[in-house]
Amino acid sequence: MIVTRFAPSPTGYLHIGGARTALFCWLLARHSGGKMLLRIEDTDQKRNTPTATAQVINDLLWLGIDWDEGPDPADPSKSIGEHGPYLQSQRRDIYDEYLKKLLDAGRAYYCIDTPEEIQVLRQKAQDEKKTFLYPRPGRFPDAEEVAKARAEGRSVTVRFAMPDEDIVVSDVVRGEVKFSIDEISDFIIQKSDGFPTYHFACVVDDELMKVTHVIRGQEHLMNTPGHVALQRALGFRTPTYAHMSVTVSEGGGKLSKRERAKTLLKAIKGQADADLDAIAAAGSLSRDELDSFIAGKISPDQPNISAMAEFLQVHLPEINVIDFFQNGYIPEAMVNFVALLGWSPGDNREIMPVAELIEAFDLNRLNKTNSLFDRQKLASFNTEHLRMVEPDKLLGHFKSYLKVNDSPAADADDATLAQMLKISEGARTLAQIEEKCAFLFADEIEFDPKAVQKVLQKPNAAELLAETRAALAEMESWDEGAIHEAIEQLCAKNEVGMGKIAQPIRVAITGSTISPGIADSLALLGKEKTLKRIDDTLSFLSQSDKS
RNA sequence: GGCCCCGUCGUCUAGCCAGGUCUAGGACACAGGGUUUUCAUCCCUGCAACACGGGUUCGAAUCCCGUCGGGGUCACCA
Repeated sequence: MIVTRFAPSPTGYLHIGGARTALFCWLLARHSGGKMLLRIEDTDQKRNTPTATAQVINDLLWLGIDWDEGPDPADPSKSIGEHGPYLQSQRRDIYDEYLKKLLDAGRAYYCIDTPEEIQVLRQKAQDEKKTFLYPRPGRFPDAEEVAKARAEGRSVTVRFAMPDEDIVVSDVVRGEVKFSIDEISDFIIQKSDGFPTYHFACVVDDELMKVTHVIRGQEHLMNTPGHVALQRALGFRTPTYAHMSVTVSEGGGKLSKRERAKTLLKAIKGQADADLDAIAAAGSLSRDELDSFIAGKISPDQPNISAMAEFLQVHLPEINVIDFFQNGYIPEAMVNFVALLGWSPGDNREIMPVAELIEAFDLNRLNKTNSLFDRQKLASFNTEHLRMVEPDKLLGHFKSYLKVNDSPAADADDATLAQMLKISEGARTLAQIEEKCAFLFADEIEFDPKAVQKVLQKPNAAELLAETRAALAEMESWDEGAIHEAIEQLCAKNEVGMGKIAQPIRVAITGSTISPGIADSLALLGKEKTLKRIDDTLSFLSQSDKS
């Protein structure tokens, strides 16, 4: 049975690259009827954010990615599955046990050099333009020396003694990759704080959790020979590896969260008259913190960055899956689009629902080339999926979108919301739908001067609008069909096109030239409000005539 | 810089492993046209690529070598 695992380090929101890795693991598991596992790699005490595990879980669930073993979504401190716990910070006894085996067998040894001493060696290697290899001592420090070093306050780590042989890594996407032993240093497997490093914890856990397929980013390829050597020393299996290509961003380089900070920084610097105190306040930063951000010394947390961007009204590139959620993308589109970054079904299919993705998925079809994340194509996918998703599900997406954005539309009833969705067919994002229908929830209409000039201040426009008002006022049933019919009759009677009647109404009820179909818009607005807004517009027009 | 990976339209990709069916297919974007009560949507048409140089072969996008270009990695981060 195939067992895959997604093993994020909980440092913040799940970003799009992590989502892609998780998705490929999940697709393989679901395609093959195997298992998907979620493991939290929280062995670095300095970097873990307390809430990050919950965030990662939320983001995965939003995408529709679930797991058979791992933290319980309802309560991440509990586990589902028989190989837990799935938080590495809770597995230290296990790592210690295997570490001892290695130490006893002479396959690992204590290292009592300070980081500073090692830095000197590293610098020397760099000056000589050689790969840095930690010089393994002829005799390993014994217990007494280790105790003495500790007493002196030196940091003590444990290193793995690499075997004296070249290693060939067999990879599903890269083929066989050879590594010379002269290039791989004895690496640290236990840090001075007693925690295992990633390399060690991951090898132990993959064995114990019976993981068969390791799918991860290409950035891990260079680590793999070390992992393989570790597996051999411990008598473990070597899982099947698949090192995926990397998703790069427009600027080149890995798609990373730093990009949002960079964009924000550019925006702040671009505004000569920026009110720095206000910006700092918006981002819940002190003025000093903001200054050091501008000086490039620190980088604020993602939510603070988002808050400042909103304050400045600058659009930040979406990097984290939550960014896409907040900007009105739906998970079906995200999953489909991301799956096609580095994978394809081989025929010309592109727009596919998840079930089809699962059915078609094949690890052997991952490609080797890095790909650029094209937001325009994503938008196009979103348009398609907005059309394809079942109405009930879409309504659910829409409601959570409105809620997270504190939209005035969030309080509307389901029937209204469903209708908004229906009449906004063709929109690219939920944000566009919200915007297009915002007039329904406005207390006061603000006229766009251009729209007024272009449609209302035309000969006969006011007269036609008044006549339309009268006709609408007489209507008994107020629904799309009836309204449409009434407007058509007006057109025929006055011998004008649809635009001559519809546009003035549109401007009257929305203040702009943009809205869903006019009859749909009026039906949803309601008769009373429609008439009121037309009246207001008419009096606005007669006033501006006089002045 | 050392090591590793990669190189097909602007972008995502199919084709490469099993050389001819490739005057290189699809999608997004772009340009032009059409439908439409606005914005979108939708429909049609067009533009556009085998990084370069050597081999091997009757024949190369496909196999080999080199050059150039891009990316990754060189942590007590994962």
